[in-house]
Amino acid sequence: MPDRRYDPKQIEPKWQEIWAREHTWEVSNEASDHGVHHDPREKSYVLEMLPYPSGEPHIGHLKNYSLGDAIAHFHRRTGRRVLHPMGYDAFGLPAENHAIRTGEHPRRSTDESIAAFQAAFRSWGISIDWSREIATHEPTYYRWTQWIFLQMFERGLAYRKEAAVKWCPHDQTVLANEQVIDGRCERCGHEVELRQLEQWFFRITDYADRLLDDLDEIEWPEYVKSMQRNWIGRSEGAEVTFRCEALRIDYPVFTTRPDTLFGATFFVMAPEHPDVFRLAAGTPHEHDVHAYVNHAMTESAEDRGSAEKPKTGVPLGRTVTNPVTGEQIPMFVADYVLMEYGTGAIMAVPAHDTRDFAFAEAFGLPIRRVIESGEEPLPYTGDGPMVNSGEFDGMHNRDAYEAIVAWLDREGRGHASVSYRLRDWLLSRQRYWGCPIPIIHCPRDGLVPVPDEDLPVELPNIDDYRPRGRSPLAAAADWVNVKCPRCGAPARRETDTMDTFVDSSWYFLRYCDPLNDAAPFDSRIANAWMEVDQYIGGVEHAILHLMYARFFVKALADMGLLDVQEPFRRLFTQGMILGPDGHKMSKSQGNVVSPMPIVDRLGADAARCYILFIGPPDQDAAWSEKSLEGVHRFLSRLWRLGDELGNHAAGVEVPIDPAGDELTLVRKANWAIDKVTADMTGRFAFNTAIAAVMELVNEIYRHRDADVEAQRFATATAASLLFPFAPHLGSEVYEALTGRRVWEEPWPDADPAMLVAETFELVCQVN
RNA sequence: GCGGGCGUGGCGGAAUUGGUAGACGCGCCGGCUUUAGGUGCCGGUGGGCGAAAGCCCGUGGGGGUUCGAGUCCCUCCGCCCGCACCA
Repeated sequence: MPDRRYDPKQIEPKWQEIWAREHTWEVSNEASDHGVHHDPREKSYVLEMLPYPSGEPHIGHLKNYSLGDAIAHFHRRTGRRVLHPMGYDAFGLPAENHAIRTGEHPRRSTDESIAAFQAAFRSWGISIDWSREIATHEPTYYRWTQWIFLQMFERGLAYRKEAAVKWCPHDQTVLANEQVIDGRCERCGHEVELRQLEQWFFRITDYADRLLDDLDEIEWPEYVKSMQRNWIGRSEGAEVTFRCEALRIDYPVFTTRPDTLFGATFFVMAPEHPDVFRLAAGTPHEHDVHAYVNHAMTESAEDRGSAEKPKTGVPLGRTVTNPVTGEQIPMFVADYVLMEYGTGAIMAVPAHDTRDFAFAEAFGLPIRRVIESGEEPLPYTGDGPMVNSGEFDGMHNRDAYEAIVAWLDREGRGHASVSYRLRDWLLSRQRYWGCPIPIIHCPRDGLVPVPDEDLPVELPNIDDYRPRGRSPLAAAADWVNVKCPRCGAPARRETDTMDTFVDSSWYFLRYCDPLNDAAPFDSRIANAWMEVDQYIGGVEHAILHLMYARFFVKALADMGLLDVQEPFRRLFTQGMILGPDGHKMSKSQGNVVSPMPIVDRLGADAARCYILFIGPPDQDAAWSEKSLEGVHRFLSRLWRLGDELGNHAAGVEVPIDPAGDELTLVRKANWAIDKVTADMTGRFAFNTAIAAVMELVNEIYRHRDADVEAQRFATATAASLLFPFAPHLGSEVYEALTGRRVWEEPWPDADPAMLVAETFELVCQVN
């Protein structure tokens, strides 16, 4: 007997060709043209985070796009017009480092990798609208990245300043605060250094409150929101001015506890504070201060950063005046005070702050209680009645808080204030493979934007990609030297490039209108598609990308280019696929599972179904070859049913008045419809949805004696329900049974009468 | 320390959100196809006693609410993730 068996190698290319030939997954912008909606269907924008094209796609990509594709298909089948595009985050360090090693132009290796991704997506059968494909390294794309940058520049949202910045000595470039993890470069793991450099920033801090408040409006996992809240780090308090009479300088400090002001018995500055040397000059402590500060500067962030570390510091030999008590209190420099938060100086209240308490103990400084705490020992950080606080004695400290701020305000010694942990986004990089910053430095006119008609500023070709502490672009003399667009005098181009997170902060808008050559996007079109209804990606972007994209959308909305305030309505964070040993896949561990051989051996449908079946998609899961084979076995069984039942008639109907085995099958099909639909709606319990289809298929096998029509109905239902997870096989089996294309069919509806009967029976059994 | 989450068979995990715990898959056991070994098919499989029907015990430990608790409340234990000298 000839081998009639499930052969994905034959089925999958067949359907992929049909989808490519017929442009099945393309969707037009018709609905938004002229503001007239021709298409009555609700829109849905389903988006997975765009891949960074480096080498070949890995198993995480397969998971990401299998998830997104299932959602996209489900939305289409339930009557929505779905935008499901694809692009590539093509600039970045790995391609450049590869170029340094091999001399191969990063464009070449990037394009090769993009080709590998395209081939993979096609062989996986992902339903992408290829007419909207973009890559951030194409001049047609980055022209508009530059344009948006200039809009930001004009509004003061992009600016240049000298600041102490994080420098990665290995990658030879500055890093954004968000890219420094535990004092190390997020990319290469090297310890970062501080450098005083002039750099480009985005004024994301202007949006701190909106970025914080609007988190309440979006449907994101709570822990991602909490990470963003943490990162923004808003705290309310007061700014209080302490005056150093000797130098006649006012030092403002930020405190969240103005109520404890009477207990401020000393004053501490961060080692990086610009005034420490000036203050210490001429005092007996001058030498000690120099030694201490120099040591603190060379210490790594890790060594400095622990709360358990004993407190160190040295006196500055000066005093400041406590504004409420009039006392002279001593000044210190100590590394437990951070320059990057508040004003880089603090009032120390040892009785009511654990850190100040530890410092006071170590240095024998006075500790004055200003809040009564009964039995509680010092330091006491809770609430209670005020003591030792002059006119505020006896008040509850919460009331004293308000009263003292009001008093400071009246006396001009302070005011209510809000402080953030969030810093402005450092966007310039001293590297080659990125979007050029479209600015010209003119000796006379200063920073001059490149005129719109000269955009894009194209990345020139160079021979030597090696970083030397400045951008490799600086060596391209004929590119760098230009005439000032304003005065015509000799001037120089900006040679830094943009952080690649700039490129990916607006790509989801470009998909809406990817061919536009007059604007980054038509606002009407973008407004019609935005927000992204469902965004899917890894947790590793919880802060960086997801915060930056939110900032961009708000800034573009303020420019009048967008009506929405948030890019991503709903966010789904997928878990990682771990190696078969349960550990994170890594080349050094030798536990990497590549998707290509699996697709080659068992087919894309089996790989996709397995990866969704393995467990809840937001959790990590270990790869299991055996489990994968179980899924393949299930697909084979479904295929066989289609093959055996297929060559009958064209229509698949619910048998009229089923009884016995037929009734069981029809009920099971209804049950599966209900179950899968529920699992697909909101919960994304794809694992249980697929399990329900498996159960239906098992049921059909248990009732092979049943009426053929009932079997065909149940099998067609299984194929239809499985389609979002295994699109090729779903199409194949459905066509075999009905002669129709499953994606053109509506999502099956459960027969309510059947479900009621089912429930009734259940209730009878229980009682 | 603060914030978020979790604890169910040998394993991954289900449980219609307070209603037959363990769906589905893996593994394991038995059988079938003349099957010479891993991309086949059927059945069994939480634990204990029993030939069987059946009975008892079972969702980290303890207590509670309820006709009914894996699910809700209290408490203890254990694990994971994020942030961490942020004034």
